Amino acid sequence: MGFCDNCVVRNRAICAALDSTEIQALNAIGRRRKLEPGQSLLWEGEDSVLVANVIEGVLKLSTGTSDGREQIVGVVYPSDFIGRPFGKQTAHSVTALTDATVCVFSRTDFDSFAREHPALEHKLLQRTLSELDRTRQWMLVLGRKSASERIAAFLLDMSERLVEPGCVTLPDEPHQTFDLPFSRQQVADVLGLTIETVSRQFTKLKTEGVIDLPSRRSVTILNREELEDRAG
Amino acid sequence: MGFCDNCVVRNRAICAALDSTEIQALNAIGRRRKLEPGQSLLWEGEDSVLVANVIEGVLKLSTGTSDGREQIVGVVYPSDFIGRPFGKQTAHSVTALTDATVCVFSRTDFDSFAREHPALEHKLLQRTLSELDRTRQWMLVLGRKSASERIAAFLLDMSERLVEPGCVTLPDEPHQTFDLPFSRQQVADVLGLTIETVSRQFTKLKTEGVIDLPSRRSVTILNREELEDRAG
DNA sequence: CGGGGACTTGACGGCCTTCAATGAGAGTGG
DNA sequence: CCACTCTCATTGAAGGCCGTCAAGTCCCCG
Repeated sequence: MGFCDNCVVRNRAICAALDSTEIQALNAIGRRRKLEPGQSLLWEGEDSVLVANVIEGVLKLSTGTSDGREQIVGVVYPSDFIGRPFGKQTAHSVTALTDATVCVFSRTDFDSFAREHPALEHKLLQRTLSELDRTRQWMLVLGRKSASERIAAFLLDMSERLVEPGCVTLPDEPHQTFDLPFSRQQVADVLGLTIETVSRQFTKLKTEGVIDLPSRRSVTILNREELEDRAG
Repeated sequence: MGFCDNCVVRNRAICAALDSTEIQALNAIGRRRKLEPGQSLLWEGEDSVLVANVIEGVLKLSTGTSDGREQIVGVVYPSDFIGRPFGKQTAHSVTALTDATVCVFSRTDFDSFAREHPALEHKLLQRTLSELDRTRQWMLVLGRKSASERIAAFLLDMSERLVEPGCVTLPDEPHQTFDLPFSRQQVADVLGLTIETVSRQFTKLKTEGVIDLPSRRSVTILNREELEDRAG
């Protein structure tokens, strides 16, 4: 008996495609690993040595230019899949934003296992297709939207994704108040802006009564409709 | 006997995963369709009714805001796969940039067929994973790069992708001269810029001897190293 | 209470957009 | 063959949004 039996994402991660015999076999080639905020699991450009499922926490996928500019290209939550199966190189770094627990596999072990279990590959395909849609949708934000539109779109996106099981929300106003797993700089890195612009847009929305900022990391949406209008 | 037997992308598209018996079955549920430049195959937000393989030509994937701003989120070439299998909605429009031929399937027919042919799903998974990597890489361009860096990165990307089989290149300088399948406006829509900025950056590169512009749609790279430096 | 990092706020400048006019090519018909 | 037209591309001028640089403020944590 292994970790999988009492895994909180057992029925939501790609593992849900497997029966109890199969999951034991998968369990045998995986191991759990804990990460602290700021700790990386994969580095851009390195060989693709491992893949993983997110069990707990939030992680960022990022790339950067040679002169230090950074862009966050994805954010993963519990039950999401990490890494590049069937490929030699990792195209982006993966770094924990919060305390996180992941279920790690050697990439080659996982590749072999997946090839023998089409149902698992099917789940992974569905996830990858959804992620591709989501990523392309975000290109519209980066390519065509103003700073205020970006912030509004970002807050709406966060409010939707942080209510999924496994992510903390305050008890009283479940969909309206949430804690960002990002610093201001990281928000800037998601949106392709500077930290100062992000800060100014946050305070502007607060001043105009669209949101409230109870603490550094937390946000309350006071007027969702208005925020949706501003998202463009 | 059907179209597949003499299909020019038979060995490069996801169909390469199938043996001759299987390909006959796939052939039975597909049909060919020709598209003219500007003609769309799928529309953003519509039900996902069909998927396709590109046989010939170049097509764009695009989305836009309600007030008419457009962003091209992907470009597909011969042997690439189009559409959203296993999903209800199409997240972006698909429009031909050149004369194009595609091999079309009903989405539900394709879904059933794919589920019965793991090797096909595996090919599709590999393609989708590569496309996701490529798309995320492009987010760095949209989020963090200046106009001149974007143009340089774009020209280098084009020079690499347009030499693939099925795309026309001039005989004398295979990798250095190529015809863009884009108008200036479409280049702007790929890069998240305006047509004027694109035009100015093109003429700047020409003036400084990095590229030449023999005609409206064609580009010659005179100094690739310099272009790589400018891509950031 | 005091240090240090994260965040905010302000002033200024530059890059890109916007608006507008000119120029170049391709196709058409006289 | 050449005016004519229409579209696409180029070029110019001006303005605005956001980045940069620099203080100042707020918290968190020791």
